[in-house]
Amino acid sequence: MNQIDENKIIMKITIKDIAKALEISTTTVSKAMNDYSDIGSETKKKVKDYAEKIGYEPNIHASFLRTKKTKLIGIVVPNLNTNFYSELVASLIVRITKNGYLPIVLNSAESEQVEGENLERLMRQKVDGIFISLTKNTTSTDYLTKVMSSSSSLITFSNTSKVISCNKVVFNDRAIIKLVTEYLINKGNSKIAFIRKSLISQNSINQFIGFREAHEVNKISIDNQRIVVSKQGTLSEGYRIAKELFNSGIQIDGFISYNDPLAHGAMMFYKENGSNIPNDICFIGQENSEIGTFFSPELSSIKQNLSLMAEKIMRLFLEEQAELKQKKISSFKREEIEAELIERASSI
Amino acid sequence: MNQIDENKIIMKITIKDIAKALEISTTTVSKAMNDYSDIGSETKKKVKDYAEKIGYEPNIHASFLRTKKTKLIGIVVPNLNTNFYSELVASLIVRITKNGYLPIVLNSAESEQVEGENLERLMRQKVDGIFISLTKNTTSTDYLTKVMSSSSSLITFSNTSKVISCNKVVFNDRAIIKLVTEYLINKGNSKIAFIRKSLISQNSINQFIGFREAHEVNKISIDNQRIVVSKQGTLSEGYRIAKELFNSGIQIDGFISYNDPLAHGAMMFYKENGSNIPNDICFIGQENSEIGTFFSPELSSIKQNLSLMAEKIMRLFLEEQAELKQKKISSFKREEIEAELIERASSI
DNA sequence: ATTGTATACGAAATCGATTTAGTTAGGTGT
DNA sequence: ACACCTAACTAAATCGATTTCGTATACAAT
Repeated sequence: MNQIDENKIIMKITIKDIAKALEISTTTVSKAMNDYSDIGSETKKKVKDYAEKIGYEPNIHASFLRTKKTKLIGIVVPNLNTNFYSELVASLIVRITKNGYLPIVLNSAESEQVEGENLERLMRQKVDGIFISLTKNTTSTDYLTKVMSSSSSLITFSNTSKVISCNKVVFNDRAIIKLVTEYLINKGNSKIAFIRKSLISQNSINQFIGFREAHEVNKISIDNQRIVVSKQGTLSEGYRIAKELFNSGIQIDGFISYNDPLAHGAMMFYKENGSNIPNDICFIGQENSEIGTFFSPELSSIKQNLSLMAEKIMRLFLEEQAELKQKKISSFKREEIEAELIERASSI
Repeated sequence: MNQIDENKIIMKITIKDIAKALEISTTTVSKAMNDYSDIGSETKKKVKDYAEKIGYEPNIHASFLRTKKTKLIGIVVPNLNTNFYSELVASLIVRITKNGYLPIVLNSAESEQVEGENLERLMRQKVDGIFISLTKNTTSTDYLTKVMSSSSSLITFSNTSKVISCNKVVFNDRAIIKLVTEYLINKGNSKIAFIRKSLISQNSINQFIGFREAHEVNKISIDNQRIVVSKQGTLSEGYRIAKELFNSGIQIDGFISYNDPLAHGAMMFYKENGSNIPNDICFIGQENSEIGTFFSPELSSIKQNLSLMAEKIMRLFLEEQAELKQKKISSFKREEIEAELIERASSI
């Protein structure tokens, strides 16, 4: 075995190898693999069979030079270390890989600056698409507009921006919170505490609008002392918030928070203080996590269909890619996914 | 402005543009950017300054063709949707991006088959490195050996394989469980239940060896009825397991599980049944999650330093890359990270 | 016989970098 | 004046695909 043969073994298989073996040109091989119409069907079969046989796999980086497609998708989330986002990301990963793409996952850790750096990294890598949910602090849209003028197609999801015009996939935050609030009001509970994530994130703003609308429709005024912003969103913070409300003499008969641990923490406090749940106070969380179902009373929770959201995001992206190929210019789309209330003992 | 100028704006900047503007060859530009020794220092400065000025960024995919480096790292975890792995992955992402790499994150969803597909995807993408923690069901090492003969350098972490010889970063599973078990034994508790993740994952095997050693050293026999394998690892499963032990008349005075929810669920059951904790039964979880600290009694837990593990993995990878550049052949390394027991009311 | 028209294929240019193998100009030593 | 370095630079090949522009053959239509 000579030197050339030895190298052959280590070297990856390229279209050249196929061309040589089949005594045709590399052009024909490439066209056959990509189903060009000017290649005969027997030739196509011969090429594909042989490629399969010797385990040929096209080199993505080489094709990029001409096609400008990387088959890479960037995912940017505000905080990967939450059940909500880790589950959503896992769901996205499945769809992305199923469709022959690969996901570059980045975490902004709730920092607008890191978020910007992440977007720059993804543009530099020339990913085909960027799926992003904004941090709760993001105000500037500079990076997003930069992405839109880049070659990566942008889809914002879950927490997006009102200002910018782009593809969006969101939950019906306004409607579901309005519904849930009215549900409590109709039960006769009008002193409802509302724990929100931030004052500037679109997601949180929409939820609050729903909360306000429910009050307006029913001609009930909102006491701002019952509106609390919680950054952490932990069990202990829920407990602390409840304690502070109680110690400040602010009475409540309903409690809606942006996740389950907060509601649970608060519920713990009121239970310890002898409140009867749900008779004295109704509790409703969000994200429908396992913790909610275990302790007594079980926690009602708003359940977002993460899998459906992932599905919609991916479909939107694939549609856009298809349209791009046909050089159609399409307008931005906005998909809204319905969340639902899972009623449990804490609010019945 | 003519057609060519208009295109210029859209077209990305390449070394050609720099070469033309500075009236030097593309060779010189490339070498200057990569600090070759045969380029004068003034030329280097001129090139770099101009590149900076016009916002030139090298095209990674083009360089790949010659350098075979993608600046991409694949991360494969058995289950992204757990606090343990989502936090570890987040920690890895920070290190990876800080060092100029980008992470492709894949989730095996505890399926050996998906794990194999994930590894194939990453090899096809020609990532520079693959960081993988195996699923609890993985028995075959075929894919891993395939990776080792590929161009991606492999680092296994957290749950690795005993059979294969490769880079490993693991926790001191055997030692910490031995320590914790002896700690219970020394308190006079000898009927300890042990809830393990699987019978075949190395991680779980090591923990069980520690458990066994602690018993052997203290000349206590293990009752296999108290050894339970739990797939789910949820609160409700912990509760169910405790109930089954109790209903089967199997007495316990200690409980060690591979995560916190299991211990918590079990603790719930025994509390409901009037057991005094920790006097009658001591509970120790793992992963030191927030849930452990909130409910009463607070749960003792083994805390693994995820950030340190991420740091070691990344360092190992960078060292290997450096050695690869110098064509040194280095042996495989094994790093062990010490976990510690966080003592709380459930075991004092 | 000539023109026209699919059909099936290939040579060569190209994408944007890196790398090899020179080349040129200037300095050194004898 | 000669061979001999050295430093600084470059033309051209290369990586592995895609794409443009042709060409050859066969067959039908005029």
